[in-house]
Amino acid sequence: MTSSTIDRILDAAEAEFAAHGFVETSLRTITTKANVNLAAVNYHFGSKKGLIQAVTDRFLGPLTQQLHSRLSVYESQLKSNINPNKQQELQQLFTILANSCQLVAQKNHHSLAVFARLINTAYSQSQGHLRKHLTNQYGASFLYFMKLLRQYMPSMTNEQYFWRFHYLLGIMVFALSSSEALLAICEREYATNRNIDQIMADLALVMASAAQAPMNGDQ
Amino acid sequence: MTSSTIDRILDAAEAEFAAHGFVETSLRTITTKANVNLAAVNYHFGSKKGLIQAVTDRFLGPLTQQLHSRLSVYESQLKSNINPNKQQELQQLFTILANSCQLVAQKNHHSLAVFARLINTAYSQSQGHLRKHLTNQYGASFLYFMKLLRQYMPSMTNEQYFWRFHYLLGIMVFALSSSEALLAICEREYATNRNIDQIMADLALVMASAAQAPMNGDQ
DNA sequence: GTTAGTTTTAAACACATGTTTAAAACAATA
DNA sequence: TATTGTTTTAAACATGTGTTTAAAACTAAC
Repeated sequence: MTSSTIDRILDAAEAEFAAHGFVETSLRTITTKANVNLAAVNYHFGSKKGLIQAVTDRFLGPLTQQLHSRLSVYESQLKSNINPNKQQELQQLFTILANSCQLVAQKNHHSLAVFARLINTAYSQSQGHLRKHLTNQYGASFLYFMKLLRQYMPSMTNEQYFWRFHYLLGIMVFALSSSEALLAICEREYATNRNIDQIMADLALVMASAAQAPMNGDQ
Repeated sequence: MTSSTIDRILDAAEAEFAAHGFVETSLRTITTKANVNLAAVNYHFGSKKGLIQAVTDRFLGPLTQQLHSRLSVYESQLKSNINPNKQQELQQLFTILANSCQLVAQKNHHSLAVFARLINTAYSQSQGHLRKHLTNQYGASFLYFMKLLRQYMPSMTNEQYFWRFHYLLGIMVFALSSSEALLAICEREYATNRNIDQIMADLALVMASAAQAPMNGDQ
């Protein structure tokens, strides 16, 4: 146990946030699990809100960075051949998202569950302060992703695409925020040990199919 | 304002739970909004947990009842003609789910958002007490739905189906639990007024497509 | 009109939370 | 070693929470 106080707090907080959410976990459970004095959180992070931000910043930075660089590679390769296989290309696009997630999850084990909770929280408050903060801080990469995905749905209006995108987002957010429970059920019920990599691969596939669903009114 | 104390509490609680979640809303904000004394909640419902259960019971009963009866009609019609159009039949199946939801939403306006939050909460705690309670109380109809849906994915193992089902569930849960925020964004950004009916119709379509997504390893 | 049962009310209670404080312990430097 | 700055600690603080209490108000039946 040579890790610093700050790191121990971040690790404990990440695990607790992933398992029980932000408001449901108290600073006392975090500091107890981290073997750290209660006041350490306010000393190092200023407030609970500051801690939450530190936990999320730790993986959102690398995640968006990874996503952005991979997307630019994808885009540059796109221009050479035009739309040979829609499903395959879409799958490739979502796999980029999945792989970027997997990469940061290797460092911080519960980061994806926290990520999902973060998005859930952001869309659960109608004022949208958190949502705006996320957009300002990390929105560029995700907007980049949305732009590339948009090309595969040219017949949609912007509004239709808005909704479709969030339907797809729901697949990932729910699966990840429920991943701990689902994995537990899966192990108990089917005696198999899935890991997050398989889940992400499946998600990419399902999202690619859902993206191609016809619209209401079409044949 | 001739409605009873109990009804006023239930209505206010439903709206607040839908907008801010269960733990985030206090009894004091509910009772204030309902123009009712604080102690009324504990008097009529025993505890906050009892209130939550009363709010959810109010629509879960009718919802599962509707769903069950419609599904049995669907099943009886199925036997006559065998699989003429997979996408169309699947869409029909999900439309049954959507219509059942819409029906209860007409009575209690925020019930679907609360419903989504309830499922989210159930899958967010790994112990799963709430999940078990829901299964025991209302599981029959949903298991019926799962059984009918299962027929369209005969090549999947039970485990693969388990995951696929929850991916689909995520589409609906996220869309509904974020519906207030998404509708607000939509109105501000695109100046259009969607309603819950359109959303449910879209959801049925997207879920039907996602259900047919190939599996990893398939061609 | 009196009485018995129900509902409402204001106040207090017990407790958990995030935060602050000031002293103590520690580390590094001169 | 003495000094300075940083970190840790235990205790207290302020506040919001769900819950309980006992008196008051109300309602309906006799």
